Amino acid sequence: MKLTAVQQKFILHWGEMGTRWGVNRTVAQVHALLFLADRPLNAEDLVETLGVARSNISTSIKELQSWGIVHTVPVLGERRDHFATTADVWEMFQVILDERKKREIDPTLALLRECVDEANASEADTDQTRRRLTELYDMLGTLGTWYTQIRTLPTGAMIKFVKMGSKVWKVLGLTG
Amino acid sequence: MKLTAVQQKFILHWGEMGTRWGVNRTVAQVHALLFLADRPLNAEDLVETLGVARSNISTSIKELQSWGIVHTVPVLGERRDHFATTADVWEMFQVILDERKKREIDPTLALLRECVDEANASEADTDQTRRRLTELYDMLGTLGTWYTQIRTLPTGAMIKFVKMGSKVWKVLGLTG
DNA sequence: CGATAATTTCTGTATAAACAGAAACAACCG
DNA sequence: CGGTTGTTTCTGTTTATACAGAAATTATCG
Repeated sequence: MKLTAVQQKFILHWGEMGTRWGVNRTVAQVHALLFLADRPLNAEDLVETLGVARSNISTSIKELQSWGIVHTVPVLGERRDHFATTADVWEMFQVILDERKKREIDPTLALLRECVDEANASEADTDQTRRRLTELYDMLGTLGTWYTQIRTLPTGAMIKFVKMGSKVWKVLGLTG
Repeated sequence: MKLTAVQQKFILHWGEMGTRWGVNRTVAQVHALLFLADRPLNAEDLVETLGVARSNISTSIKELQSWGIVHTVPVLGERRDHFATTADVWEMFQVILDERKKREIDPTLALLRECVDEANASEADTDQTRRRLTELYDMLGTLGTWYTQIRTLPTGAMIKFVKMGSKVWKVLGLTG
């Protein structure tokens, strides 16, 4: 698969941004390529197009599958695995957010629960410590609950909601 | 400053999570300590409590300031700088989100704009490429606009909104 | 304008992550 | 059962990041 100038530009950028999003360059590049491709690609395609080692592709695919944004697609008359990304960008965004919450927020929430309890039971800790830990716990908990509720909305409703933007406040009477 | 068991637990955890959030351990630990401390701390306090090199503290403070969540506090009769975190956790969350948007989303949005334009002008690119890039651009753009609008709400209104949770859908008539 | 205190920048080292290539493993076919 | 094709795991190397300690810079005070 030969890349156009635009495709190459996007893949390179996506690869660099990946490092800021907590995945390595190759993982993000594989994702970008699968996202643009007009057919499912096999590992060999990825190796040739991106110029990285076969083993590296294997690891990257596994990582992307653990995120839930790449899946295998059976191709008629082909033995080897072919891969594709989630087609719908909104769904992809949701899935990534779910996973980030699970990895980046939930463990902290659980730990804060413990810390708050222990701080309340402890002689040594100051009111300041208790207060701050509790505030943090409450905030993350509130956000978590909110997110879970949004998440149950069908994608269509969510998009509609987001597109409403600031009109929402007016309807809700939160501000002028 | 001597740490209680709870404080130590929180600081260590925050440090580890930091790496998942895109900052290094020391940066996150400094932030955690300042967050719990009941008074502004100077660099020497941080060195002693966390057991890291002075230079490392200097770099970490600079990083936290670039995020906008740590600021210096003048202390009467003291020459050296003292530092504190943003007190309000909701404000802190907003500031971090702003910064992440700026670093992790905005550059991609700009690049996608270019890619979409170039793909439309190009002979080589397929419809699939054009479509996918456009969808991605539209989604990120919509989200960005939405976020900007939320951001203008006073913190109080935002909290109220988040706490409403799924009641919002009912009011808006998006779902049953 | 020195002298001292405080902070930042620089430089080398240690640590961790990414990656290529080889080896091992698994699946499928005649 | 071999032979072939495809995938994953392992091992060493490279590369990037984090960090300590030293040196340089900046600020503050007598």
